[in-house]
Amino acid sequence: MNKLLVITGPTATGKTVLGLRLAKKYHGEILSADSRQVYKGMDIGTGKDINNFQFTIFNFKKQGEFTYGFYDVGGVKVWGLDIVEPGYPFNVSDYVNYANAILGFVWEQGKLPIIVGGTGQYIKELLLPSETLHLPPDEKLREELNSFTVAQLQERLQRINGAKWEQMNQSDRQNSRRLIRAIEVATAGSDSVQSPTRQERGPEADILLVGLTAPSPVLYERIDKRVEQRFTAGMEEERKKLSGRKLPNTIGYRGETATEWKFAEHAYARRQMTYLKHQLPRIVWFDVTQDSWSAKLERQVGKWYTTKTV
RNA sequence: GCCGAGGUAGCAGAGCGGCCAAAUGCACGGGACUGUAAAUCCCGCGCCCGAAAGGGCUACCCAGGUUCGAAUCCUGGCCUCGGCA
Repeated sequence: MNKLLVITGPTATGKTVLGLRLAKKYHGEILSADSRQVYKGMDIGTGKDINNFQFTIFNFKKQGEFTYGFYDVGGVKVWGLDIVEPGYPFNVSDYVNYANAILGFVWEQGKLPIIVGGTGQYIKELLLPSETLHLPPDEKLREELNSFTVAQLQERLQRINGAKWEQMNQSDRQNSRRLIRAIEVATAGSDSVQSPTRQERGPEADILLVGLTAPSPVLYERIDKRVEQRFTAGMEEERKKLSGRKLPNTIGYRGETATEWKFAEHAYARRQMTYLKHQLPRIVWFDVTQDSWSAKLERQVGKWYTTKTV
């Protein structure tokens, strides 16, 4: 049975370094799971620090506006980066399609795919796809709904799908983004024969999920240091280069000061932990401030890697 | 030394006699998440008891005072900032 290793955790815990090391050790290829590093040109601010490595476009499969290619990082192939232009509304569904293509390709070569990234939703949906994952947005409907107040959205949803409304929790009921999607799903479901959902199963594989974490104070310190480095690495220039272009709403690209950026990133790390802990409970966690965490981790990975599964 | 402004929760900053344990923002803690996820949204945030409703205690620089009642008014002190010397 094919194997798939997943390395996740909040930002600034050293996922990339670990991924590269394990890729070398196990003859693997890395597949990034990062919702912002998929954008071309957003490099310094997203921590895509591979400017000196070569990017090779690999057109083994043509699909719309995606660029399939990899960076060669010291002999290790890294996929999942620079897929689209910043104006493209890349989303989970796109990621799952892209990732499945890469996984198949890597396995075909008899190599080990290693997913590395902190976008919990991308990993979760790849592994455990939900029914409406591939139900596309209805731009016209969204445009109309965008001018609605939360109360109006609530009313509309209650009218067209009361059951869905009942299921929603207090927080989602105040979340216009969620309300709009719920209305969108309900609308599609009612006027098409069957919802155009393409049910998908997660990859057939022996999967090991490891998570890297650290106590908040340590994490915050690391984040702060990274933000400082990004400014000295030329973040201002990158911002200037991208100014005027349509960018995805991203920390660090909204003109924040260093302090604002740090705080936003702290909160982001917290959200990541909450998501990963609860949505992907199978993760085996390693605190990178503990002694010999990496030896323990490698032992675990080694054991998993050599265990035959049918 | 004189004149003016001011000292409020971790920070910034409202309040200017009762409705104030004190708006709001930030920070911080917890949570949600079925195609925007580095996004979006919810809850908490003086201390103690309680599941909650609620109750108790200590509070708005310090010390006095006025008042049924003071973060809010008065007096003195200490400190900070701006202007003049």
